[in-house]
Amino acid sequence: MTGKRATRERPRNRPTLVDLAAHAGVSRSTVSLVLRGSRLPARETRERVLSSIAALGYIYDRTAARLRARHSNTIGLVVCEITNPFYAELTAGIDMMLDEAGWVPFLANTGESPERQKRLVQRMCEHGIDGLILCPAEGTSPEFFDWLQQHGPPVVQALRFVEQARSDYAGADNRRGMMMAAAHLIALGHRRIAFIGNVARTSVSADRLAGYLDALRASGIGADERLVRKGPPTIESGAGNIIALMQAPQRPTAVICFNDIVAFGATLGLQSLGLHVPRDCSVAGFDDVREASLWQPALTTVSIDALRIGEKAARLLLGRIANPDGPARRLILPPELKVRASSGPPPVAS
Amino acid sequence: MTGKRATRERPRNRPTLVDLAAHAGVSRSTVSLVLRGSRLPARETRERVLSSIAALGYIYDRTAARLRARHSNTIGLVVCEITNPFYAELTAGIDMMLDEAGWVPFLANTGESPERQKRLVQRMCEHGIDGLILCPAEGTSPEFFDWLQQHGPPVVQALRFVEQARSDYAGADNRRGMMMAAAHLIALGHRRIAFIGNVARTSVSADRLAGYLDALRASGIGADERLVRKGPPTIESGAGNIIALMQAPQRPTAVICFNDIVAFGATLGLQSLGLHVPRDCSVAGFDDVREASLWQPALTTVSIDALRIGEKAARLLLGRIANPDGPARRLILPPELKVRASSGPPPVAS
DNA sequence: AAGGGCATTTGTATCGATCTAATATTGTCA
DNA sequence: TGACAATATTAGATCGATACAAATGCCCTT
Repeated sequence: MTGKRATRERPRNRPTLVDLAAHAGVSRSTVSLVLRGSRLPARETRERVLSSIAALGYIYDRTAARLRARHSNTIGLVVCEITNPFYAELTAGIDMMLDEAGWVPFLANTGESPERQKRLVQRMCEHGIDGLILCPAEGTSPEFFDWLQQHGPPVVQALRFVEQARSDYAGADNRRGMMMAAAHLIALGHRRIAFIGNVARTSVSADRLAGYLDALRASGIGADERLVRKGPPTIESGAGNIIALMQAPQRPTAVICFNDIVAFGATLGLQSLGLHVPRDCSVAGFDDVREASLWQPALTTVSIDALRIGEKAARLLLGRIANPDGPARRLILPPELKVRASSGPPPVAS
Repeated sequence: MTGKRATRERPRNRPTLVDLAAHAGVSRSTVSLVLRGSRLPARETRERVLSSIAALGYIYDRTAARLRARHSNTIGLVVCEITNPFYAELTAGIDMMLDEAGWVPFLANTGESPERQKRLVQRMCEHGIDGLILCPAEGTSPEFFDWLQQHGPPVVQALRFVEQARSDYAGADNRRGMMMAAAHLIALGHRRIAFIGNVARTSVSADRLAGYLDALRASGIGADERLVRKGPPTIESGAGNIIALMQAPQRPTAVICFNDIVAFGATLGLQSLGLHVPRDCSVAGFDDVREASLWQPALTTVSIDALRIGEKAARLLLGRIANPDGPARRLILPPELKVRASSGPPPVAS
């Protein structure tokens, strides 16, 4: 009695193209065309299918579509540290842009581990991403990009880049930003300007140091390597390094820090020595994190619009996916100097 | 001359199960078993297939697998505001846990828009997610959860929850945390303790206010509604509200703020009135953001371990996917009070 | 009446994996 | 030797969509 295999029964309740076609009285092919927004089907047919979609509560299965169509409207987003507000902003910008275009990102956080990065990217490739936005982890080798070029989808690097890798890139002009900060201090009259940099071997670290040196060179002051120090991008590094600098004979009248966090540390370090900012020593940071303007004294810093960089990176990637060939593009957004209370003229005694 | 269709040519270079099977001299089925880590195939066969995988540079196609297997090892992660470091931490925790388990999250940011949230979740469903972690946007209706229950995968709410929604939940004990902060101030001798809350109608806002009221009630002080104010969670709100409070007749000797940002504002507001923290008025916040301990004075606050909550939420979801039935679970992690310099005994004149 | 052009619609093969049930192989024991 | 169980392997259908080429109408010429 159960043998009458009339309309084959499906246990799953989610309707498919076939159900839709039956309900609307057309073929699967026609339904598919409507789903994809083709203008081929007649207006009346389209409307009939559309109403069937609503009636059945149909949900499009993009995974099935992907298998045949060979693209997924999916990209990978691999960042080095999502808890850094800077990369969170980038992520928000990317997400916003992708949403508009109807795409969805897979997310992964590498925590600066190239091994983890490799594994995560590989996994995303298994999921059939059409493109990849990458903030390369510290120590990412150019060979990784060779592998990607061979086995992976198009890539856009964002905010950071690996020097020898041929790929699109969207980021900030760190070099120019740091140059602007240094030029500002020089214009105020400073001549002994220290730099507390980052130990990490990333493009960002190198560019920021280069910008500082550029400005000194351009103004004819020249660099004094005793005024250049490095450390991790932490409060402690900022405090420790400024204390060491102030206790050395070549005492600076101003200090530029790798980023705002280090600058916060430098401020605290100066205060712990009983020194006043900016009367005894000016301080400048980089990034313009939310707290920079609230700091006491409000921090002079360089602002990067990570949200916009995210949007640009996403746009760059979608363009590249649509048109995989063509030369690599580099999109470098200008930074903005925010002059606040932490910078002023050098002490007169100097 | 081109007609000799011997071995059908495939333009794509990515090898498939068929290539693997041919290379290893076994059937597709066997290869599939090996790929899925089944213990059915003989040791020797498994090793042969494994070496073919390496030899051909095979990349598993999970989208194809998903079509037949009806699960994707993919979940959706929908947060209300990724640029809030709090949710960024949560995201990092989730990502960490999922990575260990071999899963990948889709990410989307709703920016507190229920409409956007609906669209994004729907899109993720189209991509075949097996589960969803949601920090519901402000104003999410319980009906949305009904829709999900009907058409979507299992859901876990994180950090926030919609009251009437039946779903798993992982979050912090906001009520208890705020109670601890208030109890701390009461123990210091304060009797007129103000509260600057959040206007948003979220579970978090309600719970934090409730905790404050609990503590007052428990100590027999009772609430004075003139000391309770609300505003958006911004610096400006903190500053504006504390200034209004201090200029009213019922001047408080301490203030508890919805979160650290508001507390920063309150501190600045007090300072702008020429008042000293904590001598003239103690200040407490909530969240223990990174800057709280650096603030001048260092902020007394309640610490929430969002990273761990993220891990718990992910674990909860994976458990639920493996076993969809069973009662809804609520996982509520205890907060920790961080006593710092911004709280002290009330002014003696009081 | 036949043919050409255009707008619509559809049948069938296919994407790359998993699932099911059946078959091949081997070892053990009566 | 043959039956039986345990182990190892496989063929063929299938998941839900898209691609492609072919078919169908219909109107307008000639």
